[in-house]
Amino acid sequence: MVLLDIDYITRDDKAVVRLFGREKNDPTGNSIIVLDKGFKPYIYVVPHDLDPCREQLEELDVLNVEKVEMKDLGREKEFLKVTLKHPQDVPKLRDTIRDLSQVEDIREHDIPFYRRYLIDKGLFPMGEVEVEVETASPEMNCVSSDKGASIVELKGQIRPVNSDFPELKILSLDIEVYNPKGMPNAEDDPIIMISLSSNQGLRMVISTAESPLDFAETVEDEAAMIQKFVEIVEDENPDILIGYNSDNFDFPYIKDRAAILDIPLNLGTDGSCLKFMKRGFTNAALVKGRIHLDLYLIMRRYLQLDRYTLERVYLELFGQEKYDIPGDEIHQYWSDGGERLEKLFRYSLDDAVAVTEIAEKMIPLTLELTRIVGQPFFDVARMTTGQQVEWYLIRKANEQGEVVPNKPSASQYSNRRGKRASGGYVKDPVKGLHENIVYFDFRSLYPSIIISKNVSPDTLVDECNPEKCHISPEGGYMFLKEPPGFVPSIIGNILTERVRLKTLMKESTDDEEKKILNVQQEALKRLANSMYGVYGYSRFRWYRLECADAITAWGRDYIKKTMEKSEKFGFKPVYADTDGFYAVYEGEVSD
DNA sequence: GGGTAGCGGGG
DNA sequence: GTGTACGCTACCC
Repeated sequence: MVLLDIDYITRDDKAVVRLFGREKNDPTGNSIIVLDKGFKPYIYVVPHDLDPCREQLEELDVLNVEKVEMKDLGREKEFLKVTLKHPQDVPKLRDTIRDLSQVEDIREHDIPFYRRYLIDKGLFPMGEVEVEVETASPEMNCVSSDKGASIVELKGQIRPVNSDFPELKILSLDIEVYNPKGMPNAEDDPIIMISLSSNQGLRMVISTAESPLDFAETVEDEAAMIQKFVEIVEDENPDILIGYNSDNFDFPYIKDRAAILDIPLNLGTDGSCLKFMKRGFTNAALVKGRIHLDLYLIMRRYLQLDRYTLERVYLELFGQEKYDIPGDEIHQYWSDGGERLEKLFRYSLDDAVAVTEIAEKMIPLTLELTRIVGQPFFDVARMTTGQQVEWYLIRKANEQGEVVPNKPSASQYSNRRGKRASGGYVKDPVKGLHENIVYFDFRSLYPSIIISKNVSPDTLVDECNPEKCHISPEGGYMFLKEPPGFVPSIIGNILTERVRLKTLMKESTDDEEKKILNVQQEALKRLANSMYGVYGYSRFRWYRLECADAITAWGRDYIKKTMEKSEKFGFKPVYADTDGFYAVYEGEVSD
């Protein structure tokens, strides 16, 4: 099956992992939920003295304490792996454990249970998994509707299978709200239209208003509108539900109105209701078994624009103006009826269709990142690139037997926040209109420096024989030449894989295959380029200002030396920034 | 200059 | 849920 999402529930005080999937490569395939009772939460403990520490830990209410050999920034160390009864025991017990006299530190105590599962089992969301299962016992079946997923229990192996991109069924939605007083308020202002658009041809506007338009679906009242919406989601059974700013507008609004009208919103494949997760100060709307994607977040990440309205984004991607009704006029179009109402119907559907079109263009990259980072699509779509890098590194660390560094404490974080790595070299532009301009740039300057100078927290040393070290031109930071550091070796693998994909892309004669390979190599490039950031951003586990500083120091050195060299060949640099410079050719100059 | 409050998208 | 955004600008003192 295709693994769409994952979470866990508690049954008999025990955690049961739920894998949400769909029958492989068949968008009309059935939804499946696989239950796995066999996975236990654990953390690592750094002991002062192994045996006394073990004794202290065994007195606690835990399942098991076991000695393990793991690496900590490249150095072999002995840890105690403490297995707990329930994921929620981790936050409950971790302070107690950390405060034990024989405990030096605790590690990997903040890795969500389902993420730990994916990493340990080597599973990749949106990839295919093979499972040995049997029909689940009835008490595990929490589906309220006969349209929901079939539920099975894992009885044996679960393993990843290499496969192509899954074919996904997507359904976009957009609501219109009656809003005579400006921004609508869910307590007073009803939903007047719910528009839906799928990548399989569905186009529909559910409304209480009558309309001769063929995509209009007229219902009795607002309650029926929401009910019809739930029915269509069940019938269409999409893998991905998409909206624009739907985390913070459409879904919260639908939820509030459904609560007022007393309509159950069981949109999940397990029959569960729409839920919200607090993520900082904003929400993420969650539909179990489907992936809710808020395109607004994606567009902010991938486009560099002054504004991110749906209209602006559509124009940027497709070069076409979208017909727009200003928000504060919607209630008038609604009340006017006739031609104006028809325009509102068209506008509403247009928005949903635009969301589908944008999604089809934007989903491949996020899909690819999901399959590299190895965390749920829902999560990856809401992560910053820095977080994507971090979870990728956490998975890699695990593969290499490395214990992951802790997140910074509040005080470490505020300490780091004031500091900043020095930047790239910038030469102010020479004023004027320049002709015969040439541009020089370094391909992937920072990733190249990380690899060639082996810049990594585990290779950074205080003192070292200069022959065995790379020493940065400013700051004099020293990095061992051998062995390859954790981050450099990973970037190395990424770049090697990228070269392989680019070669395949050039050799390929199939346009569709070329496109997919291109998305894949772009995703790897993004990841490699953002890897430098982990060293300089205060919240990161592999934060090391010395590394960030050393990288930019080498960067400035390379670009300045290249500019000097270019002058010997008759070029006059007029502007430079970080990894490239512009120069005017002024003819042969001898030195 | 240093520090903080407020904002984005959505109707 | 093994959780609490983010990066920028406007404006204040």
